[in-house]
Amino acid sequence: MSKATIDDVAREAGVSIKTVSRVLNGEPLVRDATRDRVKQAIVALDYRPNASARRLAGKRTYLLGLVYQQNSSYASRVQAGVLDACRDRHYELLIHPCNEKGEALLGEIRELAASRRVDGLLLTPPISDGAGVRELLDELRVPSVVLSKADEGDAGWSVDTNDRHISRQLIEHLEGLGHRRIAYVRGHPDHKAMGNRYRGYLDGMAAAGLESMAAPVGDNAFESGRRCGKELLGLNPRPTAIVCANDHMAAGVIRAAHEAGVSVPGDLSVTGFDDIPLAGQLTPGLTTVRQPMEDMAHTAAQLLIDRVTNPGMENNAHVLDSALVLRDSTGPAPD
Amino acid sequence: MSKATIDDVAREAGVSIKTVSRVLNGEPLVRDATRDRVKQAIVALDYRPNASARRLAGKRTYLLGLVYQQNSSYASRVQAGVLDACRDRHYELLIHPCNEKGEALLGEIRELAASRRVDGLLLTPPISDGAGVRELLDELRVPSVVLSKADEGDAGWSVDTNDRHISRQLIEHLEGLGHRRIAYVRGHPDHKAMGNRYRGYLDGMAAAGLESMAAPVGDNAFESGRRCGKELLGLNPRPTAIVCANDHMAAGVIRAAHEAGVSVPGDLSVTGFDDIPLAGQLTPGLTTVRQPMEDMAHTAAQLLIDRVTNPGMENNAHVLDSALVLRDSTGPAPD
DNA sequence: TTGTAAGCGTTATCAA
DNA sequence: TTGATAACGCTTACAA
Repeated sequence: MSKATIDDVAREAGVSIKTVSRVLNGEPLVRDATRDRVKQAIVALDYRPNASARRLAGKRTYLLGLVYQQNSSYASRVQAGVLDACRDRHYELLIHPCNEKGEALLGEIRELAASRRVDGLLLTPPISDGAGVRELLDELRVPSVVLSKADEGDAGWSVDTNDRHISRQLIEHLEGLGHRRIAYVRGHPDHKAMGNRYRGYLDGMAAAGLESMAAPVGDNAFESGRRCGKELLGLNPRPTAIVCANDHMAAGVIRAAHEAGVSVPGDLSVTGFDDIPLAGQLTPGLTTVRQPMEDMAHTAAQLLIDRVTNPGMENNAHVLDSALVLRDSTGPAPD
Repeated sequence: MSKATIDDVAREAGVSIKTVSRVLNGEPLVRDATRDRVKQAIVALDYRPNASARRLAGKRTYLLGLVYQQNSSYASRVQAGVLDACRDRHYELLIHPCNEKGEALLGEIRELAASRRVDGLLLTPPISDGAGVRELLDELRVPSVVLSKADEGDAGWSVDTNDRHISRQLIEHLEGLGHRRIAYVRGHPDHKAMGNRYRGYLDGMAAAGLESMAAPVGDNAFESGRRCGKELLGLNPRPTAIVCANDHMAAGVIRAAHEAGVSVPGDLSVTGFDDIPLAGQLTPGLTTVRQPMEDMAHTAAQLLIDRVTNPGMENNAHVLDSALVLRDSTGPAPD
């Protein structure tokens, strides 16, 4: 049982294996009646094509590689989105969490492209922002799609969100709550998304006619948020709101506030970015921005499969919308 | 370039492809000098065996399937551990996050075993605790290893931690801090680990000569922790410590305490279990138990590959030790 | 200790 | 619109 091959199906349907193959791959030149007969045989025998044989014989591997930073808080959402797209198109996914940076990162990608024979590579930030990564992918001639903005002047294959715009909306939200002294905690300068978020802050402050405050730079991790928070809370006059480039740092700022005896959101409003699982479980719940990660990943994987399937395809850059998630870490400005 | 086959290597080394194959697979019957020559040729040509061809020709797929609950907080640690083991043994990993329960879950596993031809399956809790799952794996004859205790009376293939014992240590820690009224928030009754943790609590209370208190049952999620916390804080006399079966629920209890104006750890000590990333970033940092997830997953994958490679192998159940992680959510009992 | 030849289950080529 | 038949790059008998 459960070991039917294409030959069995061909025999059962009374056709050649090539015809079965045509049906399997949705090729057009098959008469409807024949196609039906083959499909029936497939069901009757519970036939499953052997992926290894298909890979060996075909030009493709039906394999996608997903490269992302290990311990990235959105890894599982990205995986879910990609897997969804893969299932629809009969692709499989090889995940490749990665710790390296710089040359070592490039080496890993090179190795990945060489040893595992994937049809295409999907990269997420901050990997996709790494110096030389895009160039390497071109050099290796591996079709790829990145989650993150394409480089300027490069209409590249990418899926992104409107970070800058939504970041500006965050400022408008705070301004509407009466905040005037709104500080910012910047993210790691190598991550492109972080730059966009900061620009959105500046946009929002300018649009509201407010003066932007000190904007210390963190490294995206909790501790750096704590440090920046401490620094900002030492200011005089103190900010009434601190906007952070991601949730981890926002958690750090909340910790710093707690340590300084500053109550959130009574004395201080805090916002994050990403809506990681932590955000809803902090006390107070964190006002943040939710990116449609599954959708982005799904879109990216579809795009990649399209690109692989259809080599002549045009460049394609998608932008999906993020959404504000209002929780309890933001409130009216203290008087 | 980069498309050398076994034939190229054989020619370069002046041997037959069979000899190359022997070297590749570490088979013993090759003279050292020959082996060296082959290895040199492999390096010289940057030869990479074609995994698809190997799968097709061999009896194995060199593929492992990892089935886990989608959005599980330890998914990435498990993946990392498994991938490590896979790399060492030239296996690859197909991940299979899963949302189903009951019959639907069994159907997914059945489908997975049928369609993707994996050599073996790795299951993590709570999937591995699902009713009928172990039986199905036996029926399907898919070699598998579970992360979670083997069933009683079944010396099965599993890797587990000493949850019960470490849970007891948690009680000893609290007792040492002067706590006498220590309540417990139980986890989802279908998850075996949850039962063990609760038993450890009972052990610890008995050993300390304390009377166990109300132990409301949650569903492992934040909200249920909040609900149970609220309930326990309404008790009179109120517990001075609440031990939770996992971190999510502990976060919920902290939220409940905050809402009730009860300070942590001043008025109330709270502990979790799992040391998810959230635990360190809560305010206050959560005292919890860290399981060696990467190690467990690594061990499980090694075990599975051994089992697959060596069908005659004996059952094997491993137990690895968890560790207490003391943070700021526990402190001296209030007087 | 090494080599020869026959698969493994598909897709691709080319003819019918 | 269909079908022989040859790849694809390895492993596995079976010989030598």
